[in-house]
Amino acid sequence: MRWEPGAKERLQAAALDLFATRGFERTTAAEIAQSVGLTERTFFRHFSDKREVLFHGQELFFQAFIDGASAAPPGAAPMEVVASAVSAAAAFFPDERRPLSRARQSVIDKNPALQERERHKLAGLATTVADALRARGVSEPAATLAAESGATVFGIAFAQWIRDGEQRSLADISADVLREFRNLC
Amino acid sequence: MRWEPGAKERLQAAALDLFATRGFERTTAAEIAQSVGLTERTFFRHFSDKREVLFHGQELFFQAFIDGASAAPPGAAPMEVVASAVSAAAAFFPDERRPLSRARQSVIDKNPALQERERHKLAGLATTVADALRARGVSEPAATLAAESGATVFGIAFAQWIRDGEQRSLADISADVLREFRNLC
DNA sequence: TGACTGATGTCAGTTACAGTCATCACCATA
DNA sequence: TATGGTGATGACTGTAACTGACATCAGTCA
Repeated sequence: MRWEPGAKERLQAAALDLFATRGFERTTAAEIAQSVGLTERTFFRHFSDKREVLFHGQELFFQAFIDGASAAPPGAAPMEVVASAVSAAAAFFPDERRPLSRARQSVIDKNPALQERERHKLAGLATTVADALRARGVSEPAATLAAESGATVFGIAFAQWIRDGEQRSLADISADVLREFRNLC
Repeated sequence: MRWEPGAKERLQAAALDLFATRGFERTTAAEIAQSVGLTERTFFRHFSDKREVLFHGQELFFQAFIDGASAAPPGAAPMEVVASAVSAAAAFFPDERRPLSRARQSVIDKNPALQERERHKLAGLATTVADALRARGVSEPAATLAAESGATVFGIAFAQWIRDGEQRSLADISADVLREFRNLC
């Protein structure tokens, strides 16, 4: 074979590694590429920008979220649908995945530009869920409201799941956060 | 006087203008600066990055939001505090301001990088409000949940206020959205 | 065998930003 | 009035994030 396979995955792993040790801003795209025997140009063929190397591959998670929404019984109230989506998404992060998620999040938490991208992705997810809700007949602004709330709930639960010393599963935590949310209004 | 005063404001006005006509990406920082008789270097002295020229000056709005939160009676429920904050923030955007807000938003809506920044700013606001709630004795995750919900409600109301043909005041719209939110769970 | 494809390399170019030093009206103060 | 400080700016230089165009060449398939 002419090239080592899995260029994208190798780049992602190397990037996480370098970001963790040298920091995001002090690591160049060329360095990441070089560390796996590729060139900067190839890096940017796989990822539209430098930040994206940390965020690629979330499509499956997003899909789980959406599928969870679709799995709700027809006629369910908007927040029921969202609850179903959050719970499906939580199942997407088993405990084995926690260490890697922690490493990744620790990099993100140290860089505003990465936080910005993370928020943006979550916002995109909310938009997609809102579309799904609207397709179910939920009207605005309830659809957007519910979808954004779902993203918020998941985000808070995820942050807690990642926290040092936290032992509970993401599913348990997000159920708790959802309960608190319902308690709010 | 040695220089024309109000360099920052002139840069912001010129930037909005150029972004609207040529588009954000097709406008360089040097062009913006040159169009008001300054240099690129001076542009970046006033704004930490190119996107920021559209977002600077929101501190007053943020402060209004926070002040609104503080104005809530002691012992008020989290969502009461948030409602007070949203209402104070809405008052910050009188109808005269709508055309300018529209022009600005139309630029932002056309560029993902700008949307990213806008989300990030709103997220920062939510964080600040969450701090304020915590200082009032609200515990986690209720504080973050309520704060993020407030930001979401405001964001949705603002988007509606900006929409073509919309006549109602931002205060009216956000009261409606808040009502819908309470209806949700 | 030969055309074709797809992932890569190479090279050149633009632009967002940052560091550093010089400039020079204005202001205070002696 | 002289003198020294200050603050906003300009000029110059450098780095790195991206982009477009073109070349390469192993594997594949007609």
